[in-house]
Amino acid sequence: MPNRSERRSSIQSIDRAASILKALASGPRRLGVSELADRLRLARPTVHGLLQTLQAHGFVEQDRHSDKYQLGPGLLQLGYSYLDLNELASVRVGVMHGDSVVVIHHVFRPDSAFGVLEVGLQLPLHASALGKAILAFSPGQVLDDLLAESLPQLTKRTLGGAALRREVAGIRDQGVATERDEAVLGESSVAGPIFDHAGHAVGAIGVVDATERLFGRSLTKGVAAAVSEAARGVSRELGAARWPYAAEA
Amino acid sequence: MPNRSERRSSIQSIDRAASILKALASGPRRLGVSELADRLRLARPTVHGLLQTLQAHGFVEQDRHSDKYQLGPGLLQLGYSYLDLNELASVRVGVMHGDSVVVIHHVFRPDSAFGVLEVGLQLPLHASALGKAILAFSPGQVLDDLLAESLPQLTKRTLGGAALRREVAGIRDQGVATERDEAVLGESSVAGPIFDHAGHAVGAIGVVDATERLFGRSLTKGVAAAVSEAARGVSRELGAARWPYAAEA
DNA sequence: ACAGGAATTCAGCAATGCCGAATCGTAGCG
DNA sequence: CGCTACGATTCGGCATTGCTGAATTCCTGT
Repeated sequence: MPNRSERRSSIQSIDRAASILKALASGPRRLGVSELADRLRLARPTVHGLLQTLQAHGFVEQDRHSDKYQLGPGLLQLGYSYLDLNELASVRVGVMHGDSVVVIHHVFRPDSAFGVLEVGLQLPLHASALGKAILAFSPGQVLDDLLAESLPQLTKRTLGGAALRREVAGIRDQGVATERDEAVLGESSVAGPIFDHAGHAVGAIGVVDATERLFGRSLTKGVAAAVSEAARGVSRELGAARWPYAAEA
Repeated sequence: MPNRSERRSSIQSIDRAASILKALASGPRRLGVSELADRLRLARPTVHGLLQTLQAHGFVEQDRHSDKYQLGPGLLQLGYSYLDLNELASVRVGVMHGDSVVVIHHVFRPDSAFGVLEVGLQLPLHASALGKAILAFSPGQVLDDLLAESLPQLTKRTLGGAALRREVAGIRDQGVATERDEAVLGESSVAGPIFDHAGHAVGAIGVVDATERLFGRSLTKGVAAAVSEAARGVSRELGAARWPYAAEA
């Protein structure tokens, strides 16, 4: 990426506004002007002016009772726009059930090839991104038990036992699982594990789409980032302290 | 809210950055520097500088192939932080099933009083925010059929037929439904309808919490805004052109 | 009623953001 | 392959804007 001139590399007020938003997104979620000024080492009128402008756009709001500032609903709208932007054909949430993943939540769009409600659908653990994401962060015995039986080969790209072990190990490192044409030719998926407060992988969240749209030449960064963020967010809702959790032995 | 001095009421660069984000959140989701400059009536180097700073924070990203800019994953994180901020005890998604609403999706947190998985739970249409949100945007016959039978009075605050009609009419105006101590004393809920591409209310999304936390002296703005945004977002995923849709006769 | 602390306002200053001009990079066409 | 056109990016100078110290306002606790 080309570099800006030495003198200035970014716009200071945008940097400061972003710092305010990020400060409000972590740690104590409501902060006063002076607290923010201390944390960011800025003058209080500076922080106040930035907050007023952010508030005008709905990015922060001020709690009437305590005068403290917090993140505002305008961010949610932008966040959702970001998801919509990626035109994800189908978002699925699944939980492990025997040798399968059961879809418990499904958001779909009518113009997509995947326009049928899929809650209840069972997907193979070894041939779906949801399944691999769960396997990667489950006790090792779960994978051992699965591999004790022969894995159905659904397409020419379906992974065998040894290949599945290697891939699951890789997923532990990067957090996001992919599946490309392994269950149905022309259909692929990406998913991230969902952890509970004890750090157990209780499910996974991911997307499914036509292979050429999801991968093209390579997996688009936006999709992987979106899946990671979604998995992180749901895990946080469930009390997970971090994402991803390292798997138990 | 106190007014800034006449001279300046907000910080121009923050305003401009917000305009860029909002432009990218609506209409064509990927825009080039020149397109944004035209839309916002700014100089191209101005837009370029703002985009570079937004990109450094993950709020926008540049598509490698087309050089166009789009919203970035950092916004999703802030959006999720916003949801987390409100410490929503329990987010539920439900669909109508006879005289009930069936919870088909449930996000909960372990430290909450509502820490039990509720998928499959059936709630009364007349005494839940999910139910009222769906009723408000369903064909009138649905409400008529419901009122043809006597409504179980679950608490002293459970609405009767006439009161329910009035309240449902009010929900059509404002979009968001509330239920306060009407099914279980001490427990209340807020919800918004989910529309599909044809404008049908196919479900609702909302939160449930202790009455004193949800309402306090009055319903906190943040919760109503969050519910609206969530309902709007899910509806968009399902192809709804706007939110809320006016109900059919 | 008073003190203390935090938020907000004000006004002056200079640092920063802005933009016209120029350059670079790439795609399309002959 | 060379040329043209168009959009993105860089550069440098200028003045507008963002910033901040001081002051004021507001609110809470004693």
